[in-house]
Amino acid sequence: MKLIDILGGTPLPVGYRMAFLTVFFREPLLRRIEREHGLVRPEWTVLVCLAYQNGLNARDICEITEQPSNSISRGVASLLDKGFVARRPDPEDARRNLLDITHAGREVYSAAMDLFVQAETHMTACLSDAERATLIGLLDKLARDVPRWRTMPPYTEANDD
Amino acid sequence: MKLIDILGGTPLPVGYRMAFLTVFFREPLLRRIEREHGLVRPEWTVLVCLAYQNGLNARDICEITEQPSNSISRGVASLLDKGFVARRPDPEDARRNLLDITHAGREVYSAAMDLFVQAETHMTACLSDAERATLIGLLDKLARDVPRWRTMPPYTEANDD
DNA sequence: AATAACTCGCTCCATATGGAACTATATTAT
DNA sequence: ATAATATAGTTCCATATGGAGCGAGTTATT
Repeated sequence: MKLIDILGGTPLPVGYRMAFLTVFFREPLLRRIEREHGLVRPEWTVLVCLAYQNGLNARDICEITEQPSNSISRGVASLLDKGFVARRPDPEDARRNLLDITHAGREVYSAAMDLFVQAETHMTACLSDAERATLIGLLDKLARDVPRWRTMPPYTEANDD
Repeated sequence: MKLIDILGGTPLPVGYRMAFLTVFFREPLLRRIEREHGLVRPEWTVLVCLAYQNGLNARDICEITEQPSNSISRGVASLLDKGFVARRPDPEDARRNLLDITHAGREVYSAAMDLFVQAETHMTACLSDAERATLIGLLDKLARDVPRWRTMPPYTEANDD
């Protein structure tokens, strides 16, 4: 028996399928990126943020990714070592450092992201263009609604233990 | 800026949204289940499998969940301690032990699973019944196709590093 | 301007995780 | 039958992770 055999019987038809797909989609590629490019998870997290927008500071990246500050701190430190990001003081606040992805950093980011893009192409190859568009629309609707339900029960709760 | 603001710009319209949703759906509840019921992740993994089918052995659970055997071993050991599963030797093979969820185990499983069910209800509340059915159909199609693409590039690759 | 309160980002520490090796049992080959 | 090989499940160890707290710098209060 495999995980996939339980799909039909789960009381979480959406959540279970999404979690199942996410695990098989992401985890092997994160491992491969670590193996081939030497980027561990917190480094990848930082790099994705800076590839999207340069000049963020560590705190920004914490808030964007909802990661603890020590993980981001470690990610930034090792990316600095490797020359994939550069750090400069924020002229407006000496506590902060502004971070930029370097050319080398963008190269490795692109190579790694390309793996994900290939994977997405394969993953959605079983859908027609119309189905893919429908799926993206529905997922988008769900994703944009996250801020509503993430602060409701069972995510926040009057403690009853 | 938040993660959600990047949704529109990602080159992974499906994978990114699913990963985003999965993180917000699962992680807070796994933490809550740990806090309120004392079940850590490997324990939850084992309990889910046994709630679905009793009489599995540890190796079965490893294969179902694709988890390393030491994690499952730890999960089983602590569930035995807590009286949430019972272990009996497999009469056909003295190396194996058959595992069963206990009554207490099923109680805690049900209480915890109920949180996920509530969460799924809230998460999909922004969809019509028809949209929800469409989404489940599309996710099911993707999920059942995982065995095809998980053994293709970029998941398996001629090494080029 | 002095103090309190806050924020940034780092280090310390306790726990979680996965790979590898190990023990015991089972299977296969000669 | 005996030896080689394979499997179930555990322990050991190195690394990954997150919470808490710290020091430097900033903002708010008086």
